[in-house]
Amino acid sequence: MTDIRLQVLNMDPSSQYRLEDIIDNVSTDCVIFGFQQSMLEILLYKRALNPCKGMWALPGGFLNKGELIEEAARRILYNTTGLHNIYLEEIGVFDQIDRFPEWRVFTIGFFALISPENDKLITSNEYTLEAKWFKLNELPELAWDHKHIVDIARDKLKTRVQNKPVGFELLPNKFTLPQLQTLYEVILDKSLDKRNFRKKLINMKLLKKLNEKDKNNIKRPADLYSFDKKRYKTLVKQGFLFEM
Amino acid sequence: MTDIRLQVLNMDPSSQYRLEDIIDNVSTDCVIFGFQQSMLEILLYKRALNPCKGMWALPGGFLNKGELIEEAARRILYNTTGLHNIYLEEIGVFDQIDRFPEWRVFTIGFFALISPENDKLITSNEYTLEAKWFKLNELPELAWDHKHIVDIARDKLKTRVQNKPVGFELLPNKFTLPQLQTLYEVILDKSLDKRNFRKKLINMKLLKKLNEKDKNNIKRPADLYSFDKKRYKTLVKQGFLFEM
DNA sequence: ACAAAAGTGTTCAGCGTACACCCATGC
DNA sequence: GCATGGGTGTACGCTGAACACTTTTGT
Repeated sequence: MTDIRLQVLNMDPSSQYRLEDIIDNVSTDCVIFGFQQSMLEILLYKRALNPCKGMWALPGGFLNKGELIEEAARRILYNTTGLHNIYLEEIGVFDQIDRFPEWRVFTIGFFALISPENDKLITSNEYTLEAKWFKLNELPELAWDHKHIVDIARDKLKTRVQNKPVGFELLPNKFTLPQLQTLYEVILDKSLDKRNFRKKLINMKLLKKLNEKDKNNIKRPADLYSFDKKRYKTLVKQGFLFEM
Repeated sequence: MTDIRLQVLNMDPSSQYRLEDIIDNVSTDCVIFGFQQSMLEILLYKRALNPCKGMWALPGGFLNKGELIEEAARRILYNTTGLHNIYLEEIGVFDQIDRFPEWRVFTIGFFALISPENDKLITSNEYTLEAKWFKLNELPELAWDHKHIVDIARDKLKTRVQNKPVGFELLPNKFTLPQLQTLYEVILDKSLDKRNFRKKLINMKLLKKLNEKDKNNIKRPADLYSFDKKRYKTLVKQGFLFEM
């Protein structure tokens, strides 16, 4: 059994898996969301090595021994994207018997939210050939059950943005209200009334209006805001519940 | 390594674990909630076998090979309580390195909701000495990280009853509005206004008023209601969101 | 008849929702 | 000066919250 596993993992000469270092039936996979050109997209990597060599897949991998699941997710995220301190949320365990055909592997799914400012992405490394952003309705065929994980992540993101201000993680530190509104419209998949949206957000007192305008826009420059994380934390301690 | 595991699992002569049948690093543990005498309680079992022989613990155990996690949770629930078709919800993975001291075991936590009508509980079997309901603030010392799992389950239950009508799972098929209100008050840990509570529930049109009264009560008999599951499903399809 | 818990309506404030026009800029 | 997207206020209806008395039963 162990032989089969080693053989599969090290099918390619450049593979460096050592069975004594990893927990070979527990992995993590991460759906990385980004918001580009008013579209919600996910970051996929084309696998350089077997299994599933050449297929698009979520960044993922086996746990190391002595490593917590979230630590593994962050390590893998760092190794693939080069980014630290990203917003990460567990979405559940995926345990279908044949999801990994060679042997039974449980994977813990996560979603990550990254802002356009985190643009120094690693586009390939020893494990990957290429990285690319894909619109959610234009996904390529994915390895294993990764399409299923993406679907669940998409749903969790939709419910999460409604009770926790995580949408800001997908925007630059300085953003405009029209940007924020478009983000919500895309994630919730419905259009929102401009005046009501602004009124609600401003009444929450979670946004700091900056004395700057967004010059990138072609037409009338929009006011820039930033999310007041400290204030959010104080409000939460006082029993405040974010709702959208 | 395998030897150590076998030794620990079969420390007692009556143990019947066979390493070739189980996945020895993945288990499930289940927090069983019940609502008795206006109190929220959980059902614990005193372990008959090592490890943690003699300690109170959640019903749990290792996955069998070829078994889904939820299947394992239901199998174990059936073996300990004798109950089928219980409401079950996954609450997450517990992965602390030393939560199971002998080797690394990941457990997937669940909570189960059972009604007072399901009273044919198994109070002991080959794995357990005794079963007992405990009020949440009077828990004994628990095995492993089970106290932590209970705390998380308690939190999830609190958030869940606010957006899904699962509270009814803790009541008999026929229940009174005062019972339902007390249930919510206990789970949410706050008192509710009687008139507003009744108005809200009745307006939701999810309750069928029966032509019966609760005769068990000492004073004025209360009207009995039942939860209309079919109607709930139709409403959900039409976009209805349960909220309390 | 009295104690105990069940049942019932109204008022008010705040929030979500619907809705239309002026403003700042680039071209 | 015109096209484009940014920014603003008001009126209405619904829902959550506060609040007190009557009814039904057992003893």
